[in-house]
Amino acid sequence: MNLEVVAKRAKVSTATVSRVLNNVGPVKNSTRTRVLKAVEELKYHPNLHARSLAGGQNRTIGMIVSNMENPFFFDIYKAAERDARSNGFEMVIANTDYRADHLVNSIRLMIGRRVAGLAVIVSEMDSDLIAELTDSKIPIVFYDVGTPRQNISNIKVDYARGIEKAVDYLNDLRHRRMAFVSHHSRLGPISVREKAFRKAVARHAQVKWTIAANVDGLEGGREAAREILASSFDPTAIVCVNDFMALGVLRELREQKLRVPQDVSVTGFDNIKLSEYCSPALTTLHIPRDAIGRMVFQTLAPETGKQRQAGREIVIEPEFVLRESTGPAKE
Amino acid sequence: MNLEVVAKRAKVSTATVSRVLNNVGPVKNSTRTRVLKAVEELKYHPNLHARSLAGGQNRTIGMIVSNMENPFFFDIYKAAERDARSNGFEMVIANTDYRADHLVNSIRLMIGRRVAGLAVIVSEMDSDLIAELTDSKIPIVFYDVGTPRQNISNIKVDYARGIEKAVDYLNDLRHRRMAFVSHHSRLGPISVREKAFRKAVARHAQVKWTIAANVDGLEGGREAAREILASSFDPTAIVCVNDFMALGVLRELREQKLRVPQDVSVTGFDNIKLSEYCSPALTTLHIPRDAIGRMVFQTLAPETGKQRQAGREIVIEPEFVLRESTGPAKE
DNA sequence: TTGAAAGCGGTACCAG
DNA sequence: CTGGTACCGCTTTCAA
Repeated sequence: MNLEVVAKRAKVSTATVSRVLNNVGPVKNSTRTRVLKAVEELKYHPNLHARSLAGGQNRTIGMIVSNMENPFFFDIYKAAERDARSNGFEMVIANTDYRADHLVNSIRLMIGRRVAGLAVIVSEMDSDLIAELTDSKIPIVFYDVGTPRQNISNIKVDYARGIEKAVDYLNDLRHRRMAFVSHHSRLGPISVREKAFRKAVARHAQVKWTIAANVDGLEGGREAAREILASSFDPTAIVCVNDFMALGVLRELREQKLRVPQDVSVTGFDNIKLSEYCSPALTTLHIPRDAIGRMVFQTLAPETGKQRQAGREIVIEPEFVLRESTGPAKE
Repeated sequence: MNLEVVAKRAKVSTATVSRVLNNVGPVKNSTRTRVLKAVEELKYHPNLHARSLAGGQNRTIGMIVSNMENPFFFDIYKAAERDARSNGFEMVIANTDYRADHLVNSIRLMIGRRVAGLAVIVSEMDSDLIAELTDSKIPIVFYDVGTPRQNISNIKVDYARGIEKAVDYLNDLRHRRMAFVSHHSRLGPISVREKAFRKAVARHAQVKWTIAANVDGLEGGREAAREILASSFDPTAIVCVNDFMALGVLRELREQKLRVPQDVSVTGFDNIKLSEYCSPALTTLHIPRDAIGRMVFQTLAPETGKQRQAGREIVIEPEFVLRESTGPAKE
């Protein structure tokens, strides 16, 4: 089923059918209705591949995330998608599950699709990949990784500053044994986030600390907490790399009959909606996912009124949100 | 950047480049390396649109869901995606947000992309759309809606049976005032799920009931609970259409200082991972999302060894999972 | 207002 | 083992 069949049935040329379908150029009204009728009767659906091949222009924006299961990523996607949709774009998303090989595949796929723009919200980026993207000339926006370039923009969170806020707050509450729950990342021997934590605690001489890393997720958080509690470290506070993992930590604590915050304080990061729905509600750091999503689209969309904001860097400072999961240190 | 450029640089024809890139046909080794070198140097990425236009066969499977934010849907996607990936397929997913217009768009998009198969996991389906899909000849699998046809398979959950189990259990616990928290659906005046609840409670003469519907999500659940608690109904148990909304219910109950299960019992549906991580852990009904995801792929994949399982209907019976959110009725 | 035809970037068949 | 070339289905001049 293709244009030609429709054209034949409507007794016009394929060019005319194309005009009607795309609402371009002049078409006599009677012809138009005839074409539309044929389309209807034949249940014709244009082949999008052919369309973008012929048309050149693509109104698709790609987005690659590490873990769609973590609401943090989904929220960004959703916000971007809303703007995209209302501007006549569609989004296609890919999930890497923190796996470098999946990332490579996804990037190739996106380039192969000739997306109009690509958002890369992952932490497992390596520099070869970045080069590949730079060369592709596709407008790119990275989250939390790399540096601005010609076609590359950057949205960053001042993660260090956020963790600092959490650690300082806990320190004020006289917590002296803090554990950090991190998730694996392929960024290098030590992840940026772990480094941020180390630095933050280093500023308080009496604070002892430890780190446990696991997969990003409910079980990962739980497992990390279990590991920490099984050691002799005996933390008075657990600082989590994100809210999602914190939920897992909360569960393990409950399971071990440790009260939060009376026995152990817990902090999250991101301020996903769940952080407010869990019990106890999480003290966390707010990251404006909605704003990030909008920026993503804004940055990528080809000339939406104003100039594309390419090659920029935007830094976001996390905002401390005090809720119920933190309190004075026990002893 | 296209085949021709690569061909020229490698001093071969486009046909040969194509052979190399697709690993088909005989190619002298020296030629192959020459081509590969050119590809590398040029940072050439084949245009996927052209490829599927020319090739005919598409190794893409589409999936449309109502609400990717609800982990229920994500789990199905993830399982399907795993199988798809390992069989050399890629998945593209679309989210409708329970909106009929988004559904229409998504379906058109998928047909336009000429996907090899399409999974439709939504509740807002109307019969015109179903017809459109039937005509498309694309292998389809519906979840929870419609009936098997030529190219259409069906995976259903015996939702009524599941709700019955929950209601019966609560009835045994002497609950006599049950509220049902439902989410909106465009299926008709009364959703199938509400009907299932009505029927289930009708079997117990002394049980009084009420229903509150809201959007599928944390806030929706909370809002529905608020509505119920604001009325004079004074429920001893709240049966939720799914776990995700139940989390919202749990929060509102906590906010209003009602203890679960001492003051009010709560049940969920789906058995998403969060149902085990929240506090108290939810009594719920297990739906095997993983198995569903695998069936989805199995049903859609063109001839993966055995015959495609088209036109089948599979019914799943939910399994009762007892946890902490239910207990004897108060008075 | 409409049609003919030249691509868009590949694939695959047919010769050589 | 390699090249030439006819499509794939649609968009877009260019003429009529």
